[in-house]
Amino acid sequence: MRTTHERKAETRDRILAAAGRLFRSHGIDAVGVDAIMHGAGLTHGGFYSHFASKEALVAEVSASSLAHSAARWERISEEEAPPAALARIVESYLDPAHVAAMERSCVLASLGPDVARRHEVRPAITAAIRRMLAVLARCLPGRRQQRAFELLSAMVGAVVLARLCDDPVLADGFLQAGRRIAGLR
Amino acid sequence: MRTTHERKAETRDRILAAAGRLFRSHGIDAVGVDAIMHGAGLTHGGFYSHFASKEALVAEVSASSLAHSAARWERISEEEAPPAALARIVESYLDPAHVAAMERSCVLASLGPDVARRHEVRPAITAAIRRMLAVLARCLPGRRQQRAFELLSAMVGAVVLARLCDDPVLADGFLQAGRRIAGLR
DNA sequence: GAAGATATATGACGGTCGTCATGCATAACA
DNA sequence: TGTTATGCATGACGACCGTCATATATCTTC
Repeated sequence: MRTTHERKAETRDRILAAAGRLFRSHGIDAVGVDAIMHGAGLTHGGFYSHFASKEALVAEVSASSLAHSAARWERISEEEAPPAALARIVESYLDPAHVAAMERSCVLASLGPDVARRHEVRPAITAAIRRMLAVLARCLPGRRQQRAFELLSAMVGAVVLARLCDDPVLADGFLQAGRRIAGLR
Repeated sequence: MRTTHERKAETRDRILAAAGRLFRSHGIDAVGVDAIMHGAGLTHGGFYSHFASKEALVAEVSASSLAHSAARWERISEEEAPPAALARIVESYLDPAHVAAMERSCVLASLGPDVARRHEVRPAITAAIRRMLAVLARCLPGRRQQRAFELLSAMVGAVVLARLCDDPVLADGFLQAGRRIAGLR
């Protein structure tokens, strides 16, 4: 039997999920509280019994989305041997499907500059970036730490640039470049 | 003697410059026409004798800002020998001052995802990216084309990530990684 | 210097934003 | 089963948004 308290927590999660989806596809400032609540199947009024402000929601949704990505990378690196884990992480990140699916994409590549402007979110983002770097370092051979910084930079930059390119051939050039930095193919 | 026509063109440039500055520091949707005109030393009403809409201004400001960056890179690559030109371009891009100065920063790193969502701007952006890739390829040794894609990805990603990091040591890790991909130090 | 042209300012419009006070169903508990 | 608590809906607020009609001030031209 589902208690009132559980029901509220589920609703809260639905709001977070809808906000994450809408923020990534349209940008944070282009999406109002009204649209977020509608995306969660609710009306706008109840919002403030779940979050103190839209800005508080923004902070929570960016931090939790990125933490979710970090956790997924950690899970992959525990399930598979280093080279296979690296390949899975990098290939899925540089997959044209990931480039196209803005609404489910990594926060670093879809909301990076917007999040960087909100200083109060940066501690949580920094923590998640550390976790992602640690996973990459664990999977990489050679000078692991340095190569993790290089690879994460290249992955994020490649997706941002591929999304900016009108020409699919040019976009693919960036994705291939990311794979080479990872040591794949 | 400055004609009325010249005066209008100058005003238009001031509006473009103010918009570029404000869009980069606060995000496109966070800045209204009112703030842009005030930033150019005018009041809001005259805006529509210079631009058809805010969206038209956004398209022009992002395209012209990036074209300006591409032209600067081309000028550097003509003035100096390949290795020195590469060092100047990469060092200034990965300079902590460039990371901090959001309002004068490269459009790719400060507005990348926002511009990518506006499909009508992408042809102009793609053309500027091609010019930047060509400059890097001209300055790089070895497999020039491939390395240009790798380097531009790493440069953009490094700046985005450095801006997200609360910890200056971590931020510097990304900037150093970009320099290594360029073959510097 | 008068008349016309034009760059910018004033002011207002409908719409949407974030926020919150209030009302109503439904669930929790006696 | 009646009472209380609470999650969400309704509706409204002031502020701000993009846009435009109109007025003013300045420059051009005769």
